[in-house]
Amino acid sequence: MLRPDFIRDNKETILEGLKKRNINNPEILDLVISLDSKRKELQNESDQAQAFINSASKEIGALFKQGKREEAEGKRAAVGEKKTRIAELKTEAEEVRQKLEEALLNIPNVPHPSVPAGNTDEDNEVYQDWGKDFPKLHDGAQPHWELAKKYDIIDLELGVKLTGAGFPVYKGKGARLQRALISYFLDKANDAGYTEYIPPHMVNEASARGTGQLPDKEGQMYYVTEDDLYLIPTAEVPVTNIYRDVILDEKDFPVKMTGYTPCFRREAGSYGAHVRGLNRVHQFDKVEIVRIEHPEKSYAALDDMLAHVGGLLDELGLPYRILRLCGGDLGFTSALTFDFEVFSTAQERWLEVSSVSNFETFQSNRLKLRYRDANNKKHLAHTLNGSALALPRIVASIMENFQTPEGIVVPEALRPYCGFDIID
RNA sequence: GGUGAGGUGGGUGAGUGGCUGAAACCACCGGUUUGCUAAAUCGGCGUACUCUGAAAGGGGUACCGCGGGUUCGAAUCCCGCCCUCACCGCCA
Repeated sequence: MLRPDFIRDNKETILEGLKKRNINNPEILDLVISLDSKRKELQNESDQAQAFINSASKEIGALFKQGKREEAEGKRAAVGEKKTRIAELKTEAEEVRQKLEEALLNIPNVPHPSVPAGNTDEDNEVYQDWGKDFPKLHDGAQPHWELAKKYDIIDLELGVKLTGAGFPVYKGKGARLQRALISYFLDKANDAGYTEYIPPHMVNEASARGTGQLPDKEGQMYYVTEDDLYLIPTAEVPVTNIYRDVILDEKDFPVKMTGYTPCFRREAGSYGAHVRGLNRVHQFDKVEIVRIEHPEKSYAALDDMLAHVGGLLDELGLPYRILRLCGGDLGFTSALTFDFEVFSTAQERWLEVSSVSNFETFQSNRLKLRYRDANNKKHLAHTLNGSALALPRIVASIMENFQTPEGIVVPEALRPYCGFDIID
């Protein structure tokens, strides 16, 4: 969420930025500015009326003690009038506040200058290409959902029996590979200086609002009505909210956190060939990295995160490319996002395995996550996060790219974690 | 699930209608003093919104779990909700 003051001071820049997202309704910015002015006006009048009541009340107390009843009664009447007026102002202010909130919720983050204009994923910029040959597969190579059956390591039908579509069951070496990847990713994050957390897998409404899942995206999350809790769609939600309502010192930067959690997504309305097998599921495992940074350092941090994620894929030996998302494809809350896609040779398509973003102050404004500078002034911090990495598509591409007639060869880096080097 | 106790500033904890944005202590920051450290001593030390000012700063309002009510006036009285802790029951 952008701040009204920021909108007031940077209207033209914001409009330019929003054009890249194909949003061209300048009137919403003016609406915010005028509602915010109205809000201030109402608050001023209300505060002044309250100030009158406060001082009058003290006088009334004194007058009663002195036995000046009549004078006191007169003041009491005056206080009564002000109270009526305050009630009116409060009602009006609440209406204005709601309208303002609604308008602000409809304004996405301002894209970073480097974000290319564009409408769809077709317009994303290839930031770093694979540039080498893709693996050559043997005759009879299969997509991962076939391999899953062949080697009996992932059972999608069993998931349907237990829960429903999109809840895979990992079995035997499939389960062990899953566990190995989680440990491997966490170890790498720890080595890179990220503090590991195991957060709750459900969050309350305040947390869901803090990172921007609510309002608006409630359809994406599983909701436990009985207890008013949401199953997390990503570790980003609980981990970032650790710093909700926190004021940091400059010396606390950088804050680097990592966490593994299962992620739950309803993915309502997405079915079809592209979501086969592990390509899109309702529950999956992911290791997330989250950073809280000084505004001047956040883009260097983003680069560092790209290098970290790229390093994981290099070590696994998976062919990948990095995309800089265009304005139309950029998430609502993000200023700049890079997607990592791994090439799945048997499917002959790129699969998104990581999304690394700088939210600048868009989340921290919601979270009330600030820091104090050397002059003791408070400013919003920058938040960033990235998948490092999301498992299912990594598993799919390992299966597909490293299949041989003898079995699926486990990448070198994972072998110490798996305890086996081939799935056959 | 049952019963009981309680939610006050970074922490402990006073405070039962006006003099309390809130004592005291601890922690923290700054000064003084002291071979160093420690101690002592003095001062400072919340957040949000807002007005004013070039700035430093100054003014107003709100906030003692959350929401509502009573009252000229509420941390203090009333109602609802949430949460925490303890014990019992159940249980990984």
